[in-house]
Amino acid sequence: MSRTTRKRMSRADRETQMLDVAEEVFAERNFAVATMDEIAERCGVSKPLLYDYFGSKEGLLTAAVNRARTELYEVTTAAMALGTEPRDILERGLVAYYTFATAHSRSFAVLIQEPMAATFDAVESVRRQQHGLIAPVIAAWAPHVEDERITAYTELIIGACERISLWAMHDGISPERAAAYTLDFCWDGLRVLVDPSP
Amino acid sequence: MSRTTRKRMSRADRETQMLDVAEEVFAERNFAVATMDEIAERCGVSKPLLYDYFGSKEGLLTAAVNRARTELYEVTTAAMALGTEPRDILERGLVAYYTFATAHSRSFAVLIQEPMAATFDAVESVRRQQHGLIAPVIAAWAPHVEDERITAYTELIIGACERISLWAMHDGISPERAAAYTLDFCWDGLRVLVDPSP
DNA sequence: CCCGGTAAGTTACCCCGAGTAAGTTACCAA
DNA sequence: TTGGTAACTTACTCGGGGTAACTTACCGGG
Repeated sequence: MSRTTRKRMSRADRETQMLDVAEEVFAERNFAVATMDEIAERCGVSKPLLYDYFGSKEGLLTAAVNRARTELYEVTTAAMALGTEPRDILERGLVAYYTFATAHSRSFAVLIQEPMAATFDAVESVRRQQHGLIAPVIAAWAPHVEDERITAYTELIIGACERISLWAMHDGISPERAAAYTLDFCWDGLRVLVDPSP
Repeated sequence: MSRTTRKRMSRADRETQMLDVAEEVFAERNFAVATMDEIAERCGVSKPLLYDYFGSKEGLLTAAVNRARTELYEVTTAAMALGTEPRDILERGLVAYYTFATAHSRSFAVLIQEPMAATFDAVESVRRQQHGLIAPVIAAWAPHVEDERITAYTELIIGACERISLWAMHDGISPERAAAYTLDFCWDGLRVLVDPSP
């Protein structure tokens, strides 16, 4: 309780702590409603210190988004690296993605649910990263296909994943199930459901 | 210039004018940065009148989103009603959707780019509407498939469409092209690109 | 024709939360 | 032990969302 026990922290530690708290607060309230005063208070710190570290409220959000983005990217990259053939690579990526989404729902909410202009650049760069991850896989295995189609398909997959992850989290669908549906859809499409002919 | 020429307006006319202006302002700035004072000024009206009509800034956004949602829904429903078999119905829906997106980019931006908690309910209800539009089509043509899979596929398509529409608008892809890519992907999936076997 | 009721609109204000200027305290190195 | 600096606080300003209380145009009935 005593203020005397609160030790000063190194810049790096303080930053991590602040990002943790910010992630939490932005996820449970939302960006517009969250206040810097509350975040500061939960850190046990005064508001100007937040500004010293992140410059602005937007800056703080952006930093939080960027951190979450990096984690997500590393996790999916690592998972995909273990795969060998395209369907398998895709599946591993999807499972990793949805697993991250359910496990780190706070960070993920910050990533997906706040595409307001504030974070828009950061969120778009998440997508560019994902694009850079998916497009080469498709391109490598389908060399005769034009770039624009590859881009379109990649964007489709990204949008689909974002949407499914929200659905899965909301309805309590497991990452594996979500990944299975996504994979089936992306691989075979609707025809196999609707049209039994070859 | 003279204030004397400015006539009073009927409630309904004022409301449409305000929604038009709001849509414009929210699209060109973004929700967080847009001010009620500016919207009021552009309407040639004082701020409290806005509050009389919409209650709050969020209320105004929500009203704008709801109006845009209704338009989008009507346009896609009408288009799909003209189709006969599933692939055709899907295609008509997609073309209508992307056409609306490019033609009414302002309204559409309000619909898609502002999924902050403020509008979250409104945006989710757009999706529920779309869900109610797509799921039955799939279900009708694939009666043996379980509900959960239908739901998953529907959500996938919704997410994919949102993403592709942003890409198409950004890169100047025509609605028809965007629809064609989406349709190909949703219908046949990736296998046909990657795996030439039956 | 004018008058009273109400729909349409305004002025002048409050208050909260983002952002800041200037100062203070703990810690370490010489 | 002291000087330098990194970590931190107090005490503000200011803009924009929101509101209370008031004013003005318009219209239907006596």
